[in-house]
Order: sequence, then structure tokens, then C-alpha cells
Amino acid sequence: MRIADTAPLTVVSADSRQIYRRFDVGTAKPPAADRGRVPHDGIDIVEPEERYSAARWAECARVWITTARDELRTPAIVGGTGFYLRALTSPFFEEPSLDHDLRTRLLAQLDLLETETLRRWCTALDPARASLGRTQLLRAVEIALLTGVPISRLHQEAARPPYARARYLVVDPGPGLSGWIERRVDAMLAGGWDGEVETLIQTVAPDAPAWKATGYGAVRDWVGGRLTRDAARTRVIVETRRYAKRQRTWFRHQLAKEAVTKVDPRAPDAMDLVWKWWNQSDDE
RNA sequence: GGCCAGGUAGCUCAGUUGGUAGAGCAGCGGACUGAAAAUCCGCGUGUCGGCGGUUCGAUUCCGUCCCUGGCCA
Repeated sequence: MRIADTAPLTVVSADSRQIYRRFDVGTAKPPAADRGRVPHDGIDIVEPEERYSAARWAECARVWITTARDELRTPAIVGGTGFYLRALTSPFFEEPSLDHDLRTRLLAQLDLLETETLRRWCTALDPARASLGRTQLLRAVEIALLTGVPISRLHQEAARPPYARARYLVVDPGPGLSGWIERRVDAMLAGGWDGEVETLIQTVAPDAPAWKATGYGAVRDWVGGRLTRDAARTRVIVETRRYAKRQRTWFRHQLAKEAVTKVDPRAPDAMDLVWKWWNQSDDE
């Protein structure tokens, strides 16, 4: 926001939960005041029941970015979904066209299988992917069955050129992270999270993807009387800590080291660092 | 003060017919090219409450002390 005071900016949110409408408090969407002052893209773009994807987001993001540039604004991509950032900077492989109905029917069938069964199938169809998680196994088996080609081969053969070289600013309070998270969760709890969830329970299907946002399950249990407020609070804190840990692992290993600048937001010179980073010629 | 039940990993607990112990959760590390705030994988030495005794050997049996909870005074 302070950068936006000195130069025209468009914020592009790279956040797989802020895309959902009406899930506001627990996803820590930027306050209305900020959104009124600076254009924000990538927030409130789909209904909570909708299944989105990193590739879809990346396509949209490319449009947002060119639009911003046409308006002589600098696009600043902000957010913690590393997978989305990757989909933007190095686009996924070119997916062969697939029969939509066949695909949904197949997925429904595959989803019935136990994870270990899926793993065995994947070992046969595409061994390179067999050690990954259920989501990845489903995708690998689906593509192998539908196209006859293992997805790991498509990754190589149907690869697309990189979209852009990016510089990253990773904001991490280091050992202070735990306290940081606690304060953030308490602020959300004080900010009407329970009221929001109460309304969402009435209006959003219980299995909607948006519910998978960290903490919403626990708050839902609290609102539904299955958990005390305090137990819910602890669970949200733990879940958030675990999520932050996965983010750290991702950023540590999946981003090109030379492109990363780390800042501790608590450091007295944090803002200086941010300025320095920002002014290094913008090719993001 | 008396009786009973406990005191084992950061937490909740299991176990050892005496040969120094193991789960879940937490924590830590890792993977992840169209669900990613998702989905998965790996990592367990801790005076087994303290001190004495019995024993080749005690976390395990005995004594005693301390602590916690319950009941009775």
C-alpha cells in the first residue's frame, strides 16, 4: 500500500482462497479501504461451490497483467499460493482436448477407490508420479487412461515456454511466525468470523471447495456446537501453522534461489529492504 | 490426617509375567505441472516422579518421601 502511494499499481492476488466470494474474514481479504484505493484482481471471482484451478487462474492473471500495463499501472502479484505463481511464470503443459462428460464420469469412478489402490494403478500407468498424494494420483491416472500417455511424459513433450522471469519477495517473520499466526487468528475471531460462517452454513453446500480454506472447518464445528470456542481457536492456530510450514517448504525449494529476497516484517529496516527490492527494475 | 487412583516423549495415554519402552497428536524435514489454505511421504533417548532396598540386572517388585485427582474425616 505504501508503494501504491508513490506509483500507480494493480494488485493481483495469487491466493487460492481469496478467489471465493463471501469467504472474507478467514481468508484475510484486503480491507475494503485498500481495495477502493488500489485496483485488486483475483479476489471474489468465483462462487464457493466452484472448483477452480491454478491453470485457470494463470490465464486470468495474464489478462489482468496486460490490462494493468495498458493502463500504465505496475502489476504487483501478491499471495501465498505458490502453485498459482508457478502456473503463471512457467505455464503447465498443453493438455490434449478431453471429452468433458467422459472425464467427469471417470473421475467420479476413480474417486471411489482407496488411495492405496490408486497408488497401485499409478505405479502401473505412470510410476514417476506414484509416490505423490491422492490429488496427484487421481490426475495422473485420469490423464493416462484418457490419453494413453503418462502425464509425466506430457510434462516433457507438451511443455510450454516460460511466461516471465519473476523476482520474489518472501515475507517471513522467522521464529516469530508462531506468535504472528496467533495474533492473526485472534483478530479474525474478533472480526466476526463466526457470524460469517453462520451465514455461509445456511447458503453454501457443505462440500463446497471453499470450505477447505484453513480454519473454516474448525469454526464451523464451533458454530455448530461440536467444539468450544477455545478448542476451535487452538485448532485454527495449529492448522495455520502447518499450512505456513508447507508454504515455507514450497518457497524454499520451488523458487529459483537467486530470484528470492527474504524480509522479516518485524525487522526495523524491513521497509527499506522492500523499497530496494521494488526499485530493482521491474520485470515481474 | 486416613483410604483409593494416578505420576512414562511437548500433550493424551499404552506397555514391560524384572533384561532400560511405543502409539496418536504436536513439532521437524520432504514431495507436489490443471483440487494446492489441497493431497501425500519420512523422522521417536525419554533421569519411565525423587531417594533407598531386594536382585547379576529395577521403569517394572518392596519401603519411603514428594506431587496431582477423587472419596472419607
